[in-house]
Amino acid sequence: MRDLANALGIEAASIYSHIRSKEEILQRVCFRMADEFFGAIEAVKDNDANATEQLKRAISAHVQVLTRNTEASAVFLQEWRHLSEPYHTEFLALRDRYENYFREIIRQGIASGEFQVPDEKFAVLTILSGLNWIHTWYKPDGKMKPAEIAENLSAMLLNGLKTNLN
Amino acid sequence: MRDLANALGIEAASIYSHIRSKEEILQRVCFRMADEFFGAIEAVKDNDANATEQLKRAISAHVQVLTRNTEASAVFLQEWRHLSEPYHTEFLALRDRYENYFREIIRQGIASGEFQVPDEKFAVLTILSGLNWIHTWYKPDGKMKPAEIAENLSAMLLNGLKTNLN
DNA sequence: TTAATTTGCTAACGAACGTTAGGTTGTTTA
DNA sequence: TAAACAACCTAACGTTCGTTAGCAAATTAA
Repeated sequence: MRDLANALGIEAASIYSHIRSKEEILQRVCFRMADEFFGAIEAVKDNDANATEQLKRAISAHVQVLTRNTEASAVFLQEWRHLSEPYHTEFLALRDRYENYFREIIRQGIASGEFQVPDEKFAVLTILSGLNWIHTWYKPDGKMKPAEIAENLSAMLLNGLKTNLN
Repeated sequence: MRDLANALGIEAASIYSHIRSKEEILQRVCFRMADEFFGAIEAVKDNDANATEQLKRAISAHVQVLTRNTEASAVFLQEWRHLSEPYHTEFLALRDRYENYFREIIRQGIASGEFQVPDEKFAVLTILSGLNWIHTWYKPDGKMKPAEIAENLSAMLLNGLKTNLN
């Protein structure tokens, strides 16, 4: 709280005019970021598109949220485990729901023959790992723009590293 | 320190017969895990193998270390940023060195025509994201064994999700 | 213009934290 | 068998932490 107050240019005690507790800050960051992610992925949801296109859109939506909110993303991804109950359990439920968006896309891809994955849950976790690792290295003034990141990640996850001989 | 002491069944003050400081525990975990990773990847290094085979081996080696040391891995991956100087800088240098192993494999794959990636650094970061996310969900008594995890991750990263029409 | 509200201040506070010091007990070594 | 050493204990300690209380100043609303 003293570090935060220093960054804000006020005293730590003054922060309590605006919030109830330190825990409330964490709750707000985590649940607001969750809302951002859900909002973004709902916005690109198109059941008429094929699974490949849907995955690309979902990846792009996720990348946009991460790269628009780099600091909140870091807090969201690294500090959620410090949430106290019942928020901790609520948060995990939201995470499961969000993972299900991706899971459903994978299922559709398998059903339509577009995708071939040995384990769909594993595939989702790996997709999300690639997405949620971005915050560890992404810099707004870095070489790669968010759209390029989404494109590269989609290409890598869909096509793999191996040169396609077609 | 009190939580750790509780888990050990001794008093917190007693821990100081065995270590110098809390920071030393973090240093030991981080640098020993780094040694484990380096040792494992050196052991599978085979410059005569093609890039695909080398990547598979590197992935497998990494997964073995992670899954053999689930708690230390969690500390290593989540708490290294709390290292104080000069250990923090040392640690980043080790991380860079480790990433270079993978980067070299990717370069070889591009040079030999086996791989087609738009950005090699991005490719390495994505590979490592898939690897280092494992600790968030892996359970020793879980459905998927370490060898299967390595296999699935290799397949997914090399071949991608898309069904190969060959 | 005055009252109400908001925002920030100082000065704590109780709790938690990492760690030290001195002593006791148990183990090992000579 | 006694001395040396290791490991653990209790009892702190100074520091850091999140937060409260009371007050002043600034801002907003009536």
